[in-house]
Amino acid sequence: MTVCGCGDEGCPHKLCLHRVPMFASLDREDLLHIAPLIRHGEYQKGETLFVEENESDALIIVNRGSVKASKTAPDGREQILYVFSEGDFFGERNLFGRRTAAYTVQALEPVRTCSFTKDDFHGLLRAHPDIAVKIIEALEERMARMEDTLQSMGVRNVDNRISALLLDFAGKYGSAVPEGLLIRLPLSREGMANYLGIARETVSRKLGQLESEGILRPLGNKSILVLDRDALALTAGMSS
Amino acid sequence: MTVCGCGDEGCPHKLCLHRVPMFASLDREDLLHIAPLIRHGEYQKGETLFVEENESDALIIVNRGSVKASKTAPDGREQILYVFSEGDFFGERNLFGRRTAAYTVQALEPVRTCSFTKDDFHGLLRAHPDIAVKIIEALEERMARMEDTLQSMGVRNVDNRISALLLDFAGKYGSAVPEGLLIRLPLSREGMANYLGIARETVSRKLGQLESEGILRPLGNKSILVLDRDALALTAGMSS
DNA sequence: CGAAAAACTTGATCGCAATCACATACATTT
DNA sequence: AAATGTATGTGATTGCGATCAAGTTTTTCG
Repeated sequence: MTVCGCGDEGCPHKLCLHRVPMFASLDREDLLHIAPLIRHGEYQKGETLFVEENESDALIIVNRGSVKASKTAPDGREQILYVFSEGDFFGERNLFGRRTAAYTVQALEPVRTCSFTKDDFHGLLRAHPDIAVKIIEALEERMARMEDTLQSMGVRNVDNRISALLLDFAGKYGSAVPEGLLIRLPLSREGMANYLGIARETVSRKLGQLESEGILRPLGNKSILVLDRDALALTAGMSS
Repeated sequence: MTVCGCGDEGCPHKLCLHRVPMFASLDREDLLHIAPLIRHGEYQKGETLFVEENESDALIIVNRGSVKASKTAPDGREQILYVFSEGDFFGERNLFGRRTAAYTVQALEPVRTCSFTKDDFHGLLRAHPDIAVKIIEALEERMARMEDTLQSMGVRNVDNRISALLLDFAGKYGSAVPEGLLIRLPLSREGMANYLGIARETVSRKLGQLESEGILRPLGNKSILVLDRDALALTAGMSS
């Protein structure tokens, strides 16, 4: 039997504790102690997990599905900061210092979550200081990605950035098929635009361009087949 | 006598341990244990503390002065990611997982640093788990700033971003004078441009524009006098 | 399966900021 | 204080990507 919060055999949440690097240093017995603290959540596509500026005091771990974290400017423009999927966590900021959420989190597809309250999690940290180090490692990883993104936005042109985004998605949401690499896009064209800080129309145009170059082929709006990964990597590089 | 690594009365490094939130939870005795582990560094303006891609295994705390952390693209363009000043630390990523630096760090003025080796710091973490929580708090703070920056680059125009940068500098490097608010700029025009991801000429032009609107007055190249902070905040807002 | 809604594509035009080119001001050194 | 090198300011031009405006496809839902 796998350690899980619900105590149920065949429980859909069984991966919750095992998938997360945060708890990697804990043994089976520790996990059994933690399991009862876990709250479970389930959200439909489009549902909001929490809203920018609102108070929140939960650490949330994505157990299944993916979510986007975004900020909305007064003029209504959305900037997507992160796409979190299985194993990622968020809301941790509200457990350390701040009390209001820095961004809005919405489900991009049906999502299942595990969460801890602030008090429970701080108790956990006291009992298992190693977890803090794991969190630092995860935050450093996330920060390194942010730094890459920031550099992209600062010095690279739009072609570079779209290709880089596709390669990024390829790593997380791609699978090898005979014709090439099939990416199940977590974001719509508009989502990609709001992630890259460019216009929706520009995403369309640039994808069309990559298609006409034979580098990829859109499969409906939710998937893209990459035919020439090397060419894509070249475009993502630093040509311009 | 203040606790310090050099054992010397009137030591210039005396603030090293006291200024840093990371060690805030430690008492005098703990600090006495830590002090001997500290290495001191001193750098002239323009000197490099460490270079992107190079190996490094030191946690470095800025004790005096300020430094910039930047990435350089293959085409030579520089993107400045952070300006660190007194009390800030960096290089921590090399202590957790990664082994190569993610960015180059250079002194913007004469700088004094305190640092720990990887091994010493991990020993410190084991002895004082609270330090890990302080680090998490500092990283979350930094991450929140990064997220704001990313949003700025994504959704705001250049006028917004320059004004926001000046307000940011005002908080860290500004002092009240009779005429208004005097900012000692840590970065040159080119530095500001590379921080905002825009052209050097554009920074000049926009500052000229703000001057002609009576909002600020450049004092040489290293200082700016803000005459109308409210107007500046308005420009930084979300007008366009 | 079919209709409505949502998401996307494509074209035309516009505008902001990049780039190029050069003049000027500043700072550092001796 | 003069001289040299570096940083900054300003004008002219270009071009990329935003915006506006329809049309088209995909998806969703009854």
